[in-house]
Amino acid sequence: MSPRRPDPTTRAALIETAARLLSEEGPRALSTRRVATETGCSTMAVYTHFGSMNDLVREIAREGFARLETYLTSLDTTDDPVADMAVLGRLYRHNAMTNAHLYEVMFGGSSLSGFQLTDEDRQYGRYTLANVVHCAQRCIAAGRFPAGDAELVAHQMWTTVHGIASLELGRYLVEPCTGDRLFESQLVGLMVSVGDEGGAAAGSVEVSAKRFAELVGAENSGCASARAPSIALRARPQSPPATAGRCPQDGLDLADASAKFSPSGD
Amino acid sequence: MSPRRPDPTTRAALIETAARLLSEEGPRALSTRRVATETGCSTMAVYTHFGSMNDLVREIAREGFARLETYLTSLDTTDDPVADMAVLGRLYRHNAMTNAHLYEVMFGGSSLSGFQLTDEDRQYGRYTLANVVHCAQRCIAAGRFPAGDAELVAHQMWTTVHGIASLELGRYLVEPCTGDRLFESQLVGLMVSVGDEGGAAAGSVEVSAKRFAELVGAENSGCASARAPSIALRARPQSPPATAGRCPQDGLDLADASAKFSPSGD
DNA sequence: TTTCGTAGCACAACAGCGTTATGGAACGCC
DNA sequence: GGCGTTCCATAACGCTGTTGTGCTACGAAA
Repeated sequence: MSPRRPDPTTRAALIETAARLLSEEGPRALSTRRVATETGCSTMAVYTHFGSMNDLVREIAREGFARLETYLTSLDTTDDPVADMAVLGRLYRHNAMTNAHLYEVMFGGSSLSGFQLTDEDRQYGRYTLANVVHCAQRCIAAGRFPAGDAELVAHQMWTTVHGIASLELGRYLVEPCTGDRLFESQLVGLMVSVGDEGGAAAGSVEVSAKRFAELVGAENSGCASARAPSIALRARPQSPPATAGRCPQDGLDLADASAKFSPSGD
Repeated sequence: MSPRRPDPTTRAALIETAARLLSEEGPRALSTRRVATETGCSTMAVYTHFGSMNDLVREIAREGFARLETYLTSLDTTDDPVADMAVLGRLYRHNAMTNAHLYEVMFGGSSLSGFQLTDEDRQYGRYTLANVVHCAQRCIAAGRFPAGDAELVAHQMWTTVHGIASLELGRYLVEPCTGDRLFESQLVGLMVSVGDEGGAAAGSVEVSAKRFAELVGAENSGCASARAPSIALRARPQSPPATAGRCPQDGLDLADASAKFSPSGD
């Protein structure tokens, strides 16, 4: 009574291939056969490791959330929490644009093809908001926002930035109301609407622009792998991947995020 | 030199069937064969009338925009333009929830399945914003909003409400930050952030809630066809459909919105 | 070390998909 | 009536996700 174990590198490689295909060639390239062929195994491996193609896509969505989390936690806090909040918003949007196809899988709805996330996946994604909630608490503690529900403030931040990012990805925002222009005005307006004073909000948002530019600049010139971040290395936390150790890409520790993938349960 | 004409009723019936399948059974049910079978014709009819399945879906997206337009133009203006604006926001969200699958096709991105809208489709959709722009101008004229770019204000309105609706449809908004709660707070916050005074904004939003409730109530009990609005009757504007004349469903007059559907151009 | 049960996974097949080649039938003009 | 043109039904093509079948590699027990 000791069966053969599945190859963990195959699992990671499948996610890696799938996410790469999605990024490079878009949704149409995401087929079981294509992923299996490019990974160098048969389509059965997908069903052994994930249960179905849908579950592979779900895993890609989780990879997308992990990337977002990486962005949002890459920010050092300062004594201007509102500026920190604005940088978080910029990082969120930057992640959406950089990983556009992943973002659409995360938040694009099933939108044909019948693909669906589970409640667990969404819960996993919502956890990313914890960073924003914490920042909102700091804004309140600093007296910039009135005492209130930090989680509500974080959600207002989220829905607003997502609304712009979503329509931007859908190519709905064109001249003269571009995503950039809308984002800047919304950023200030949002801080004001949740209670910050107008001048202070504008100042913090301006500060955030510089800090964000530095962050993105460092991303593009610093760590070599940051430009084309490797995927799926977090797939099996207990097995140290051979390609690890170049960037703090894994080790996210998102609560009980290491879900099971038992193909039996549909 | 006088070829056989395509049957216009077949074209409308195909759209009708496709939109119904999308509403009743979701994206998975949207297949060429299924639509053709339920309509009572062969799959070739789809290619004769639309060119491809993708073009049929695009037509459904346009139907979605037409429904949105119908909602937004159903509103009578009052001497409280900010309340009018808030009602527009409520109607927008109501339409997104009522026609969820249509809304996802319109704004859900391709998100797998490789389906894509064209620039023309999006332009058609953006035209719906004209109602909101006009309302923003009235807010400025009434002195509620400071002089500024009404189009920008309308876009801020749009991205904000869309952000909530999108995440709500994706089931990302759960207790304690539900879509309802977020929507109400964002509505007031939005009016404040674009320049309205806090108390006046809250008052107008409160007024809008009542007016919206009456509108939705009238929709469900008034005109018989409003409950399950018939689709695709606007498909061929020049041919007066036999079932017309019950509700102001057509006659949108959206600029040069009557596009050609020549299958030749890919 | 040999044995053996379990499970990974390759191969091939299935139903369904979007799309297209083929050809008969219907239509509007000469 | 003849004719040119186009609609559209049938059947086929290559693709998809998924699943049966069976070989084989593995790991613990003997």
